[in-house]
Amino acid sequence: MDAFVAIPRSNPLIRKLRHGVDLDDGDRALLAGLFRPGRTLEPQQDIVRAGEPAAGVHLVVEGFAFRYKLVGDGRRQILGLLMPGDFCDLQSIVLGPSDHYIAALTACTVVDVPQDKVDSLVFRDSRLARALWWATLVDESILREWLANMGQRAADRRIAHLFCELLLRQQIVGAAGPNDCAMPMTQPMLADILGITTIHVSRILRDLRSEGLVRLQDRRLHVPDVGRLRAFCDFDPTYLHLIRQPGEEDEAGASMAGERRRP
Amino acid sequence: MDAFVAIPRSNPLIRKLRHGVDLDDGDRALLAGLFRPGRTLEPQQDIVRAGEPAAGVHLVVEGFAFRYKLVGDGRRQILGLLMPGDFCDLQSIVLGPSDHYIAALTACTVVDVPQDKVDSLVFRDSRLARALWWATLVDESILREWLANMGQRAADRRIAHLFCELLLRQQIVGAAGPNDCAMPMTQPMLADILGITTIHVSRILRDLRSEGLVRLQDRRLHVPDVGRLRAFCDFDPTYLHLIRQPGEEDEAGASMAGERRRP
DNA sequence: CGCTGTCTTGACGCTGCTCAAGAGCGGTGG
DNA sequence: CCACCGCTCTTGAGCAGCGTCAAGACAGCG
Repeated sequence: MDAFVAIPRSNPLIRKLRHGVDLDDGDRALLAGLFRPGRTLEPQQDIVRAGEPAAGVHLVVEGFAFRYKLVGDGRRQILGLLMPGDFCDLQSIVLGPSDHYIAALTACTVVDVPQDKVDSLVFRDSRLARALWWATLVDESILREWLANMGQRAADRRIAHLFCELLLRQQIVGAAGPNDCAMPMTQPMLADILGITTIHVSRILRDLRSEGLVRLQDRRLHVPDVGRLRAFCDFDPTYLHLIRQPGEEDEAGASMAGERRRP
Repeated sequence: MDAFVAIPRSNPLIRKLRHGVDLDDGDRALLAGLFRPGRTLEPQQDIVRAGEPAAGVHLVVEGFAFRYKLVGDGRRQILGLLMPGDFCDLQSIVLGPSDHYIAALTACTVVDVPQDKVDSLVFRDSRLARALWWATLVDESILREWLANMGQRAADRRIAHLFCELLLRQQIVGAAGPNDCAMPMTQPMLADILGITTIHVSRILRDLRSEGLVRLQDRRLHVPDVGRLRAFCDFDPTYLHLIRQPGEEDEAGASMAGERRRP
């Protein structure tokens, strides 16, 4: 079953974890074994439901997914974006049933990793355990940045900051060029990420477009001048913890190596 | 040096971790060994500074501390509250230099746990590793709830929600009665937690007081009717993951066992 | 006693919300 | 073919929640 899948030298998961931990060939082979065709989901279809215990964890292989919570009168807050190489619910191993939902954003394929396979990765191999722990800590770091974004920035800077992150995170996993990437979220979704209304999102995107900061067509984001967009919203990529060398084939990630952590 | 400190049957750290993992006497003894008089810090004094590599981790023993970030023009977002039994920077083991600051909120005492002691807890004893991992995942879960709180609730519900969490978290570690707890934050701090201005905090507290939902005196919060405050802000304690039995001496935590996870 | 920090209140204005209408577009079926 | 639908996006008008600026009350403390 596994045999017909060639073991790739690199995939989004390996590309990402390489930023946190030095992986050897054995690690890479194990990770490549996880990353294979999974089941395909429709947009908006739930992957993880709050309160339901999960058997194993889920890994996004292709497409986008998102975490969300429903509060009070049915309002939705989107808590995070998941792209290829991201685990949905690694925390459920320790924490039990999830406290939030995860759903497909685009059509997307997900691999269900059974419990025993997770255990063998996490509790037997300490370097891989560290790599996965690193990934969950980066997720937490992103969450902190989102909180600061919501609490302290005006709506236009908030959107710009989200776009900077979106572009960079896709560059990390090799899914974006230097100036453009996928942007599959609808405006109602952007609203639920940023804590503003759909209507306001529309107006702000008009303004960002007319300022020449971004271009949006065909569910893609184009940023003519990344430095200008970053300056506009005070984007500092430190929180993504891309400390290690990007490796052989990361063309896009290298471009911002100089400008992190100002004093 | 350790000998003159009696090993207590319970301390805030043990009380908290008990909710995540079943601890045996050996675990408890190890955790009790961590929990001893540390150095004392003044309010506002930094414990962890962003960008600086840490040797070991820090554990809050007494008093309150808080995480924060500075964005753009000097605005501050408070990212979390730390109380006795909380680790400040367990993530620095894997993630390296912190991406945010941690400072004392009240006068507070902190134990510096050296790197080798952390390693012996995390990488040798898998049950304690799991317990500490559980604690960091609960921190992440709280972060998600804060994000939903900021994004989707009006300012008055936001404050009420924070107060519900504050009361419950102090009850967990045995530092609060059923209806009141410490509330050491000034109004400018509440503003930086909730993403609103000091002046607005003042007005909303006036309203909550006049509604009879809360009373604030001498840096303490008193909630005459916890159920009413929870209903007001739609507080659901599921996200704190208090799934296990509260244990022998948790008087306050038991009172809300029935009302979590509504369908 | 006057300091300083915290909290309070008022007046006014802007960001962002609500309500409402309409345009563009792909899918579907008569 | 066109009518009809549902979804996404856009724009306008009016309003309110919350921010800004300014002044003052109060307590703790040297």
